[in-house]
Amino acid sequence: MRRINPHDFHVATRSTSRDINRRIALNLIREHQPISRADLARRMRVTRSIISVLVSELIADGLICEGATGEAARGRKPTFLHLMTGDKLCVALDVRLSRTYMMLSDFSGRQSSLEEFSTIADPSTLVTDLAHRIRRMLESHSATWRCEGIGVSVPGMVDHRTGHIMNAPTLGWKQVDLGSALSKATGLPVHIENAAKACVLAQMWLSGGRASTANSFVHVSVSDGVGVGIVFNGELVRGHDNTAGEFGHVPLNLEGPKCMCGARGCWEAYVSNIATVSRYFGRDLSKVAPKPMVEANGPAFTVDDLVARAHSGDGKAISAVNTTGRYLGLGLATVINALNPDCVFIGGEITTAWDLIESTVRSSLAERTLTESAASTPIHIAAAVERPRLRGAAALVAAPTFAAPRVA
Amino acid sequence: MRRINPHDFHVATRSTSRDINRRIALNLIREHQPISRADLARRMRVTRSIISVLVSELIADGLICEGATGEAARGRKPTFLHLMTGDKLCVALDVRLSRTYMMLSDFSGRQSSLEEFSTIADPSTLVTDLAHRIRRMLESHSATWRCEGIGVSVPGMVDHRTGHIMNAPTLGWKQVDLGSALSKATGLPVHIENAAKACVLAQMWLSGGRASTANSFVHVSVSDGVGVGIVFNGELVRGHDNTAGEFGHVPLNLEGPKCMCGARGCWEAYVSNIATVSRYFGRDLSKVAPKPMVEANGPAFTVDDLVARAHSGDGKAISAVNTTGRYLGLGLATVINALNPDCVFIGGEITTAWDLIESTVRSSLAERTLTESAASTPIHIAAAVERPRLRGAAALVAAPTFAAPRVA
DNA sequence: AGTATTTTGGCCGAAACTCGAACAAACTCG
DNA sequence: CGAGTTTGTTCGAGTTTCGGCCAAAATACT
Repeated sequence: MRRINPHDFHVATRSTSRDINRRIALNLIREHQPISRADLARRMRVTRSIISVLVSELIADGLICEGATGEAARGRKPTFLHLMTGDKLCVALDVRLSRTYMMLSDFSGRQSSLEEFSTIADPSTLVTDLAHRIRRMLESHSATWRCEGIGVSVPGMVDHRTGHIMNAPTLGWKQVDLGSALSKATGLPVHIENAAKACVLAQMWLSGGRASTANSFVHVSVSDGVGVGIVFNGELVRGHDNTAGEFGHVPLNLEGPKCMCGARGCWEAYVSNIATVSRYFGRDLSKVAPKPMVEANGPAFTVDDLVARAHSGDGKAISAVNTTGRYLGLGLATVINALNPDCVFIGGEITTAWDLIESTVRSSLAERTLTESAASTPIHIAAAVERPRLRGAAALVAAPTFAAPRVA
Repeated sequence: MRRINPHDFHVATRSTSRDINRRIALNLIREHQPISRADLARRMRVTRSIISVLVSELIADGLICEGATGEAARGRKPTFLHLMTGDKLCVALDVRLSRTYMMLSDFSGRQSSLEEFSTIADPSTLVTDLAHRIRRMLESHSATWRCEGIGVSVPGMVDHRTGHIMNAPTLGWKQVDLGSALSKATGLPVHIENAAKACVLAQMWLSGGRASTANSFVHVSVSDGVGVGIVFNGELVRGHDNTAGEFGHVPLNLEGPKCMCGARGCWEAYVSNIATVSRYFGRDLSKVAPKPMVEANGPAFTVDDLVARAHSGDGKAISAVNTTGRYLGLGLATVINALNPDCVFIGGEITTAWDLIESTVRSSLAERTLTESAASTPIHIAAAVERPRLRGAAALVAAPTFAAPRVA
């Protein structure tokens, strides 16, 4: 029951019906491949004759291909259809505080190459460096002419349409026009998105994404900050100024510990990586803003180190991680009460300790949810090894190929 | 960029294009009436020939009608098209704790009759009584054959599809099947929805609704409880179990005052009518759950009484109302950070004191929002005299006539 | 071995829709 | 009164879905 926006609508033309049905067919092939034309016709509840035409168009577009002939108990054997997944490639970038990750991937999210290097803080130098690395990666895989675009995941607020980075506090960037700069340097279309929003796109658009049944769900990214990517009716919620999903600064306690944002008692101030590590070192969170910790003269002590200690039985580490779990659950209750999603994904370093904190998260979640079904909302872990941010960056490029045509 | 749900999609047929365009035309006529066929063709960027067909179909369906001929500087004068608004009627019901409101209205939300009576607590007795009153109202306006359905607004969680009321704590109802009971008793289709969600529908679907430009917005209902109706991309966000928008129990302070829900420090415990009145009488909100107040042996002292005192200069009343305004702004920050809506509507008794609290709300909102544009999100008051809940109930019946066809 | 049955994939005319051009009607201006 | 302009309608052309039909391919049965 959607309202037609009288100031931004999309009239149907003579080709609209076919555009819609071709796109539906493409998505069904992606979901159920290998699949025959006849099966496709049954699933779509249309005649095989239409499917014949749609399929030949999709083959001509290079989006699908015919494969082996399948088995059938009786009658003529079907010829299977497959997605031409390896044909279209993209470069995915995940720019983070210390290091940048770069992946060459096909449109299903399968990685064919991965690089990692330290992030250059100055935007214009970074762009030159990135353009050089991208060109080299494409050439070494002879993929220059198959690359459809570049997707970038950034920890901060991004204007998706212009490729403008409005504010990325962890990188120290404000009003950086990364999109057009990188596009000009590489000659490829560039899509930029906030990290939490990118993660949710990965679940939605890429094979292996576990949101195939869920159509409205969220992805909670717990890292240096806390961000939430929201999907409603299969569509990313970006917000009027691209700042939707900023649950990180929702208060748990108005007189709580100071947060980097200036306010007090933000969710982020309880569950961010820095907060968790600070808690382990016994800093009183209620008085000072948490800061990165350095042990002796060695390298920075990370949440990964903390979780390792917890797993090896360090009581203080277990306690610190569990307290984060408790506040994680309380904040999740806010997200779930607000949106009542089909399911929740959680990503970030703390999820490596999920075996230790799951019961704590669930019980504190139940403390503040209103219904039993809300309290038992399925929670899935997006493991770091799956590289959700990188895959999300790839999804930025791949999504337009599979998205529903804009109509009505 | 919407993902096609491979388990719930809508194939285009040969009539889909026309269904879409006819619905767009209907909405444009509603938005810009009176409007000529030629103007319509220009706005839709299609040829006049199609508009001719679409319009004749809409006239045949009784949805629009031809009116006067307009003026033109040169050339043939246009014949204006109007919505046939008065032809389709509905009965809207707003069931509240003490009193029930019943309105006979057309599909644009224009009321033709209004009744008010005390609510009967027992559901089955209520249904019999309502059916009797509805029949009498329809007969006295000779509207029996023009009534397309009944819309009901209820303070509680509702399963919109089945008409089942899952839980309405203020009414003391649990698992009440009001929908089918009322439908059986009246022979009319019945649509039931939560009050906050209904309010947002009124802004979206009815003339006089001020969300014509906004396509993603929220309506915050502050009354006995606090509920939020969320609209994204012109569509109501109901949630996986119809419990989306339950911001009322988002915490402002985990060690805050007790709330009726059992938890502590819920937003609702700070800004609900009961909390505001309790604050005026000096009850310590941090220790006990607020309860309705009775002055001496007289009738209950309401927020309306409190606001009246504030307006007449009572310092304690002004202070109590302002404190509610402060927490209202802090909670609004959570809503805005979460969803970054185009605009916000606020309804409820406290809005009669908006002149007193607006600056407080805005400054405390700015305390916890992350960007200037978020802090300056437009806030509109949905005055009680507009009866947003009743109009929302009417919108429940009217919406399917104007909604976009489900496609792709 | 030969025939019937079943299933797949494709072809063709009918029905439905948009689109462009052409046209009558209605009105203003000189 | 004729030229020019705008509105609303009509008609043929180009697309698209839909139902019926048919050939191809494979199995089951006699």
